[in-house]
Amino acid sequence: MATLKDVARLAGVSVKTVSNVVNGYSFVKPDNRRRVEEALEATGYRPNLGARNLRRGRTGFIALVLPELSIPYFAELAGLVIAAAQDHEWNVLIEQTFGTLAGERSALASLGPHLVDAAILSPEALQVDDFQLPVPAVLLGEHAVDVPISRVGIDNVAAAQAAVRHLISLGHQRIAAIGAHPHRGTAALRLEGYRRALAEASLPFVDELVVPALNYHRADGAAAMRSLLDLRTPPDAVFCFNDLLAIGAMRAAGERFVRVPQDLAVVGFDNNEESVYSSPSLTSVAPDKAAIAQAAVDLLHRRVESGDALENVETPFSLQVRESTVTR
Amino acid sequence: MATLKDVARLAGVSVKTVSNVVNGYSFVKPDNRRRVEEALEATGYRPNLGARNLRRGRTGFIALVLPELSIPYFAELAGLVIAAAQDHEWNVLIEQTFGTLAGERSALASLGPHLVDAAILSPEALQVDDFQLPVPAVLLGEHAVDVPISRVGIDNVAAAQAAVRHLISLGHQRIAAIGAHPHRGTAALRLEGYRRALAEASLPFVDELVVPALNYHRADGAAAMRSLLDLRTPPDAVFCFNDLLAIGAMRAAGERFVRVPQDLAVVGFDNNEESVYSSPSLTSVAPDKAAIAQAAVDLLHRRVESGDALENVETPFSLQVRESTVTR
DNA sequence: CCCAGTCTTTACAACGTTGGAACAACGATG
DNA sequence: CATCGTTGTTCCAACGTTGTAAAGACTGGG
Repeated sequence: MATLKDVARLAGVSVKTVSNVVNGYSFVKPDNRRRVEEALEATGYRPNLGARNLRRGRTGFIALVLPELSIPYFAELAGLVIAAAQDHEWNVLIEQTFGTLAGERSALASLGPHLVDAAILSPEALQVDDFQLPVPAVLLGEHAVDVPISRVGIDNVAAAQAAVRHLISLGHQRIAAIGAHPHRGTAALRLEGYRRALAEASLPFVDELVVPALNYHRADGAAAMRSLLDLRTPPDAVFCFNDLLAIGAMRAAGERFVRVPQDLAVVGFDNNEESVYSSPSLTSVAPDKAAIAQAAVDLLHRRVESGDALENVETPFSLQVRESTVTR
Repeated sequence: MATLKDVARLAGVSVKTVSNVVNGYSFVKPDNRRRVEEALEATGYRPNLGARNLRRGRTGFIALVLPELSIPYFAELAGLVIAAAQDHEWNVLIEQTFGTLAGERSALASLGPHLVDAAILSPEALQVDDFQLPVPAVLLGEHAVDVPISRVGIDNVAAAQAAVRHLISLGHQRIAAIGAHPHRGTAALRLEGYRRALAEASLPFVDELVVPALNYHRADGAAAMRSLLDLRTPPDAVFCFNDLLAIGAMRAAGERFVRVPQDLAVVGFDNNEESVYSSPSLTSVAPDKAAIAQAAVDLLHRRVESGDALENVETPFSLQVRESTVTR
């Protein structure tokens, strides 16, 4: 593999002149520039990023710490983050935590400043005192109030409220919620949105209609839905804290011959591609994932480059109404 | 951030002795070893991987080049590759090609030997002459015969044949195939399996029942299904070359009030988690993704470490029978 | 023809690490 | 007591790059 030295020898100039050409430094004689460019071409020179970054004190990587790639929301987000990172010549390193505290701690521990320039975190279990990070970081989604870290995400309270308002506007009175979680910040916010929507419509908040989910997988949604259908008076609508829970819930409803949306309206959250093609298709809160990815990466870039202050970016969302709440 | 020099000064030994302790070199006096370890502890030393790799000529990364993370199969696979790579202290760099030749070429071009030690490729459009790779690589899925690269994957012909045999065993006679593709190796192999299964049952191969798909997304499956349903004599079963196509096909069938599996049996390929919870759930060929990821990473590790020869690893698959072919 | 100023190139050092040679200490051997 | 081998440690150089400072080349004005 060719190095600057090889190119310099071939072009008959010093190593530094080649470096100057490679880095677009302006004061290089046209004649030399041409010779260097020819030599670059001839040798097929590619800079050694390790060496460059060692010298520059940068690594050229950012970490993306998320629960699991097999969760569509995170897979889609990861794809967008990778695309956004390319604009800043960053490569993305993905770490999976599987939603456990141990997993998140170990991912954070492996985040030496030598490995990455910055990190994007989607924590689910982390405590405040875990946030002693060696690099600039941005939190996705969760609004951890006391932590001095930037954050990007939607207004979860407003989004959940919009979802439940939609159900209420369709005439539903007994609306369940699936996905309550003791330690998850987003879960608390979405529950709060649910609560507010009920309150403003003067509907009662019924404990038995709020079902917790330890994980947010399809199986958890199905299990939660079964327990709701076992109630003396089952709900006529359900708001799920993510699309996977909703897909599971619709599956469980189908198994009991409960029709969606006639007997049960279902709203999800995340607007996975999967939800557009499910039968019935799923009404869902749609965060602008591309905006989230872009904002997170840009914010980190500003922070690394110019030491900008902490920020809290709110990205837009919309409600995609589909067959799971409205018949065609 | 502490360096070896800092630790050495604190412990009162040379830099190299500290390096020896860090790297588990055996001949260090117990006394010194203890002092060094204390100093390591006190400074919280973490090796600078960039510098170490510069010196060692390794990078500590492998690339995973795939079409798109938003495709569940690749998302799941990526998660498994990341997990498998951890065993060999490798970090995984994901590059998305979006299935285009340009995307694949640019991903490969960015794969300098300085960036990664090895690469795992899932190409869809690459030609033989593109495979001038600067690092050891392994191909997933596609069996490109003339290319001197290792390969890991299932027997696509046998797997497709098993899927279609299943449909035939249920009494279906007019079986369509969705996903033919002019340049995709796997597509050709799956089509061959389809052809063989028909032949061994003495069923005719009908051109109009083989529908191409340029991409393998849900929308493509839906479009293909619609064209099949428009035929004078629509099929009574369809074999889709991946689960997304199948999901799209089932959606399109539902929109025309064609019942699955009563009017139309559907088989997919990949066994995405999504397919377990769809309504109806989808019968699918299930490659052992964990085995694929593990085999690919292990193979690369052997090759990088000991320069092992090229290999062709065949991983197992099974057919998961669900509601889209058999009523409960 | 010299000097100041501008443009262009170069030598050197450094980033943090590790392989290898060299060196030091020490007990054992002849 | 000289020699040797073993064990433990240090010094030096190098990986490929870039910032700095200094040197060199050229221009135009006096």
